[in-house]
Amino acid sequence: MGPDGAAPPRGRPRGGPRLTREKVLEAALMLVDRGGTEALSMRSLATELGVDAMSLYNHVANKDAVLDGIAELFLGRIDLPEPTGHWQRDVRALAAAFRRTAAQHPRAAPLVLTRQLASFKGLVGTESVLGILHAAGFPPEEAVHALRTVLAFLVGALLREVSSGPTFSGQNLGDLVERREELENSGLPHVARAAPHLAACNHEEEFDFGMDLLVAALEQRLRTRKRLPRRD
Amino acid sequence: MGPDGAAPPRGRPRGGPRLTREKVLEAALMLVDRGGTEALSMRSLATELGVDAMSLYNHVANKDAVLDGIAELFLGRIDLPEPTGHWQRDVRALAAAFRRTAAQHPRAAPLVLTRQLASFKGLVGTESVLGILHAAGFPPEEAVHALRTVLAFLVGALLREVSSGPTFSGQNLGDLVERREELENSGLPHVARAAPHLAACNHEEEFDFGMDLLVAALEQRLRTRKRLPRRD
DNA sequence: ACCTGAACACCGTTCAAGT
DNA sequence: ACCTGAACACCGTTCAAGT
Repeated sequence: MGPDGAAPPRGRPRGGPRLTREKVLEAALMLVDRGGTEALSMRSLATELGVDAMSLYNHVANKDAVLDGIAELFLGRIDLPEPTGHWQRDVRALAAAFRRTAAQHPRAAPLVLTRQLASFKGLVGTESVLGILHAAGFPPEEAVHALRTVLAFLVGALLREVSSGPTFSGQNLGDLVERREELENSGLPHVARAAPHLAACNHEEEFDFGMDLLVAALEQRLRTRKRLPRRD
Repeated sequence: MGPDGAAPPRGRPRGGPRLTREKVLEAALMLVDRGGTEALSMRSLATELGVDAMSLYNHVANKDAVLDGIAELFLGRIDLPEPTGHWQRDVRALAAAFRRTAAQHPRAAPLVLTRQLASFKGLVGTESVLGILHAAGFPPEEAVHALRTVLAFLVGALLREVSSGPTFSGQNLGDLVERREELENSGLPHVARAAPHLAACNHEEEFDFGMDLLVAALEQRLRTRKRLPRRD
């Protein structure tokens, strides 16, 4: 789909550095990686590419298309691990791969986590998960439910990881512990008691906890499903 | 905390309609509810309130503070259900309450789901969950892990629900089913087979599936935890 | 076919001035 | 103490013009 035929430059056959949709998006991702979404404007992007702002519109429809393109680039950067046949491990490995890319592009990650893309790129990850769950014994409908549940967790977890970014990591939480007695007096006894655990947040540990929980639940579901048809 | 003393108007004692932080934020939420985040600007907000744009800065620090304020308002609108003592039901009820508010303010919801707030408002929900999990038998540390896992799922699930809003609900997914043979040929056989289930998305059903999964997993964890200390 | 520059209709925010 | 208007330094995008 789409006008992606991208004929090679015809004028100068040798070393044409010409502007390209690809180049525009790569530069855009770099700008976001460097300075966050707010550092990306059509004008800053043009400057980065040494070109007039309006030239960009020959390769992308508008700024929104640039943001979609960054998300697509992000998805392409995820290298999907080869399934091993052990579905629990495979699901976890896939989630970990997504997470790794988010760690490499923390400021671009919200673009992928927040917008819904019509891209085919997103489907290859979907394909992989569905394949794994199918091999595990989940029928298609339940596999889709499981996929969506894991994806929802992934989105929420990664969004938390990347947006507590380098700016103020757990700063307000740090205050929390110190105000402990204040919390107890304001009717928040459980928050007060859990304050040390609320103040600390080891992202990897939290991520693993959640994935453990989900995988365990899926496993349990699979067991009861296998038992039923046999009609013991 | 904060300069919220808010002395009553002194000039005209009677019926002063004066601008207020509260009024500014209410108007801001209304604008977002009506036209989405992009309809909110300091200037449109001022116009809505029949005032010069600069007057707003007497009540809020800047636009970012307005967005935080909207999120706070949102949190305040959630009416937390009274715990019944049945923790599975209580956790679910709490999540459902959050979800209900998101349904009432679909365009404002991303503000709450996306930014991390330093507000005390967020803590009362936390308190509630921790209380429920404590009563269920979870020690504080594990309760915090569980809270974060459920919250991550909640964020991801609601983000999907609200951003596939009235604009193009499942439109690209609709195409999916029709391209079935195309999908099979492009190496996406599992996507092809699950296409009808991928194309449809009953948000409530998906939400319940995920919550069921999480609650079941927590229950299982609680059981093994209870068995262990007894050292059978 | 691709790039350019001026121009339009917006932004958030500062600052000096009003009352 | 609160509100105002002009002004600054930005935006995304259209359009007519260049080559």
